[in-house]
Amino acid sequence: MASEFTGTGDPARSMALLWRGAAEPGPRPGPRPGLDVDRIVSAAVRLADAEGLVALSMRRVAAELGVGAMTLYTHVPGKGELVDLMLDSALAEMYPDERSVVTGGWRARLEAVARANWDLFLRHPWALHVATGRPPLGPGLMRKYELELRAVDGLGLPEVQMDLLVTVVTGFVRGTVGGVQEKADAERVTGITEDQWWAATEPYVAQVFDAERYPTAARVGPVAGEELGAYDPERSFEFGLVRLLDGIGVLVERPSRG
Amino acid sequence: MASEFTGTGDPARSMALLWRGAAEPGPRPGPRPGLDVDRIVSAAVRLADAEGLVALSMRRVAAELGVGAMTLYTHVPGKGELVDLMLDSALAEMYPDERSVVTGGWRARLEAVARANWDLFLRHPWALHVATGRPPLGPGLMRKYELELRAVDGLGLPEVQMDLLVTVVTGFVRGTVGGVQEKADAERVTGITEDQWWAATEPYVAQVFDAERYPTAARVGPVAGEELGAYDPERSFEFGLVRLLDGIGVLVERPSRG
DNA sequence: GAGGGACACGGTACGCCGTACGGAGATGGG
DNA sequence: CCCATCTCCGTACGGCGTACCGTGTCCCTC
Repeated sequence: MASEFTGTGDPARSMALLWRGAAEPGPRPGPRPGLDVDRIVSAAVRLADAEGLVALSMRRVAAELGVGAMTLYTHVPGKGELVDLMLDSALAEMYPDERSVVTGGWRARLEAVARANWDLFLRHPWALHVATGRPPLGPGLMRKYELELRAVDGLGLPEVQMDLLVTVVTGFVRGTVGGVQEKADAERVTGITEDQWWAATEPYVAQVFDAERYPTAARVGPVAGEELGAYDPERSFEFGLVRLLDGIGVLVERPSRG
Repeated sequence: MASEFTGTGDPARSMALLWRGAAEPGPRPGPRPGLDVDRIVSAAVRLADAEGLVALSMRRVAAELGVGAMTLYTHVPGKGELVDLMLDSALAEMYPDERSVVTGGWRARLEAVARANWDLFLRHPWALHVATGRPPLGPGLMRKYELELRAVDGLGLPEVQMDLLVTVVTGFVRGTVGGVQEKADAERVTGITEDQWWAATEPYVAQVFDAERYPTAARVGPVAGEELGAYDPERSFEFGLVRLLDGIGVLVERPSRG
């Protein structure tokens, strides 16, 4: 459950990998590579999608590709950099239709941003656990940042507020998708469904729970559990998104700004 | 950087540990224990606070306590359960003044909730990386849930919306604190400061960044970097919190609800 | 056509990790 | 007094990331 850490090595090498283009395949000595970075990254993404970051190991990825573990190190400096590459490749898939962020009013645009981020984390749950304090500054991230800024461009906001709005909306999604996604993770890893888990745990809760100490929880918990219990992932996201956008509306449509 | 997973074992054992009270220390055969769960948990919390979840290993915790690694297993079933206990103990420290969540109007109360969660993650950054899909239903979590519900009680909202509001506000904090906290993590782990990292990376960014493809980013990035660059953790939190509370206000103060 | 340097591949090994297993020594109850 | 029970923990296993180094292949030069 610890956060994976990303490329800590040579920034030059990392950037060259992230921006690997149709670079010079000029004839070089040595055998022709049978493997390349793209194949490694996509195998790693496939593995992480299916079994989570915990299952992602260099040996597993190598096995998936039918090569020796150490062969990966010919193409990628280490696991941290591989995760960076995975993340950037996942980000690059976002917004297949770039127009979605410049269509409609600010509200529709920001909603498109929120939903795109939501989809990202549903598609690639492991992305949630990648530390982004020093993000991989690759083409995927650059494109994402550009497109999300476009969603809040032209509203007459100062640049700093544009950046803040994007950060807040994407941050909100990160926070909200977390609790939900981890339930699915838990089910996959433990093989125990949400219902089974609750059925096994509830009797012990009943024993220790003191309704006099926690009257509000005693009143709200069962109702919320009943209505949200079958746990519809979208519910708190949709609810929170409306609140957040309403609040952003107060800023954006402030009369003093005409 | 993968997410730590929490107690996957026997729920009865987990619950008994979480709710370990001044339980029966009735005379039992065998030597008097020289170690107890509380000492293990607090040593583990100290270690994780100082060096992050990555550094948290059973051997390290045991060494910190001056005992053999396997001794820990006498008191705690495994690492997952230990993390559960750590989290619940961190949650139990929140809201030292319980009145803060019932003082003032709904806005002041929810702000208190948001700030308490913010403080939690600043104090215990590792808490951010603990998967909470199946949270440890201990006294700390119960108390937190109760207190946070009280902040939105008495507003005439349906119970489900009370639960949703709490989830959304705490989720927002999770999402927002993430990007910020991980920067500090990265600095601690790599020994490279934010400025050094950016100085090393920027030249390569300049090489590959295409201002024509990313005009909005080219305009906003430098301004935001200039103003937020020294990276004031509070900034996007404060900004987002105002937006979110404004939006919640639209719901809470809806005239149709009087 | 021959030689050499650069490169891809990958086996072995080291120091970590979580933890299963079982032994040694202490303790209190019958 | 004895023994069931409990604490403590050394050893060991299978996994991890990856440093190091050997092997074999290919292109470039002569």
